[in-house]
Amino acid sequence: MPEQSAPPVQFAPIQTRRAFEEVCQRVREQVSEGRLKPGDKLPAERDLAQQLGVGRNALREALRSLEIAGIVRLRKGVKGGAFIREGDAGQMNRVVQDMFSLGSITVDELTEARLHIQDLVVRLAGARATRADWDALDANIDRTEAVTRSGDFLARVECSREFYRLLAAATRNDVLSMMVDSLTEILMKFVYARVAAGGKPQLRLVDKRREFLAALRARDTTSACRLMQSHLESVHRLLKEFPHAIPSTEARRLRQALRRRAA
Amino acid sequence: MPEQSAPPVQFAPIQTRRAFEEVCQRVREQVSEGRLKPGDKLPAERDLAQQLGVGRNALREALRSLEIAGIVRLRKGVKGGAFIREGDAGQMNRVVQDMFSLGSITVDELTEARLHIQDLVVRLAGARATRADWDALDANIDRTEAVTRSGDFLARVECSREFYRLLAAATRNDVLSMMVDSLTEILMKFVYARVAAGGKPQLRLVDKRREFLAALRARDTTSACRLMQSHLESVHRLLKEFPHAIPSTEARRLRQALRRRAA
DNA sequence: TTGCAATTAATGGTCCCACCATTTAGGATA
DNA sequence: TATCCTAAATGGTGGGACCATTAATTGCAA
Repeated sequence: MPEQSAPPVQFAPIQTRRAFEEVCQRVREQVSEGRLKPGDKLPAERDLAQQLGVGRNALREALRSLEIAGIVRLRKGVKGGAFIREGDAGQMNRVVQDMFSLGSITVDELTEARLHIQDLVVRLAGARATRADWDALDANIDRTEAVTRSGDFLARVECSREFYRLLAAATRNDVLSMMVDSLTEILMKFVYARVAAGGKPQLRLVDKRREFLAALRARDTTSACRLMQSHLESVHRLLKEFPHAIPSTEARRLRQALRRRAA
Repeated sequence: MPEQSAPPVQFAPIQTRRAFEEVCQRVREQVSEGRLKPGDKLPAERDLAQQLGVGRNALREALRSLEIAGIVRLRKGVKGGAFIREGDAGQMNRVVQDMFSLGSITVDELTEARLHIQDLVVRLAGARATRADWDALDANIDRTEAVTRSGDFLARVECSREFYRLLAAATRNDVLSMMVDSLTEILMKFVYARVAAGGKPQLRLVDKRREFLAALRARDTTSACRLMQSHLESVHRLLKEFPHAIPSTEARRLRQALRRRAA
């Protein structure tokens, strides 16, 4: 019986390719191979549907998918259509946010990852920051001081967000920036919620920023890292003391614990 | 003229809320607030469309968006429907891959970010790995040795991918794992392409792995990091020597340079 | 009773057509 | 010349029909 001597091939589960998936893949290939680049415009829905031999509905679902994935942008009206976008750094934020909403990652994991990666960012930024970077950071701190004096602590949170963004941009590494920005972004949402709920604002924030920046500028990386770490730790500690700023934290943690026990 | 004394309010650009966006937001809210959790099933398309007062087309575009974003999974047939998914770590891979396809990030940025973050992973994994982690890593190296002897270098690439995945999992931090995994994943694709094209395989890979793991196990973090760094650098160097493994690298870099000059 | 095959109902996937809303270009008019 | 109006292109939505897949149910036979 020749069947017995046949190799034990593995059969990958086949799944019916849906029409819109086929369309998505085609477009992605064109982008990946450089035949479609940011700014390019796809044919109109009705034309493209006919070209590809699918209905307009299926085509629209494909375009919608590509839009959600950040590949294309759809505009209405004459001269509208589906345009290939620039890479959207905000996509990573969305992924992190979704993972958190679904309970797959915890605040503790986010804060820990941020502590470590922010440390990298400080080292790299210190080594690579240009005059323009220092100026932007100085200006940011000045603005932080202004809004602090005016008592607008919500605006100050926005300043903080911008501060970390500027620091990350100084690394000249978009991958690292994107990652640390996504961590900063989600944690800043909690800080914002805490401040909006009337939580006590950080004292001496502007002084700490100035001290940190002076150290970094003086190439005293060790001190700069130490200052950043202790600041982040205090922020994270404040967050843990105001758990109501973090939606459904306990429910989330419980779900995750149950899932891990099952696995 | 009272218009002159009016405050200079800022008008945020209003954009027509499309029906499917409204639906997406509603579902996302339910998930974020914990009322919908992984495993839950949404009503059937036709019912849900009626409940929300939108057409089935709009509803389907919303579900498709949520599916692409990794929030729900759609199954056909009786007892099918839209089910809330577990968080999907693969989403971050897709984002990184897309950013690369669109030319927003370069191989150099990816390799640099990987070098640094992998360093964090080694330190954390060394401090937290359990017996099960060490066993899994040992087994992985054994398998790597087996496929090396059999000359199946493509399988060896798969082993490498798994090696880094196991190491990342040992950090017990899903955020960090996800990030480093997404970097490893995309770079391993290039390694795979290089090996598939007949590029010379790394020599002494198994020995290097064993040496690294022994150092890490002995809590000699410094040596372990050094070994990992030098290995990654050699891998990345090999990649740069085989640029044809990286699709349209030059075109990509050129596009990015042009964009930066414009900015 | 057991086991297997056919039927049926629920549900997502696709197509088609009509119509609406927005946007731009080009022409008409003062 | 400047302004307004109209028309056409294009995405957004609704509604209906039908197909394909899936799982429960039914029915027939051993």
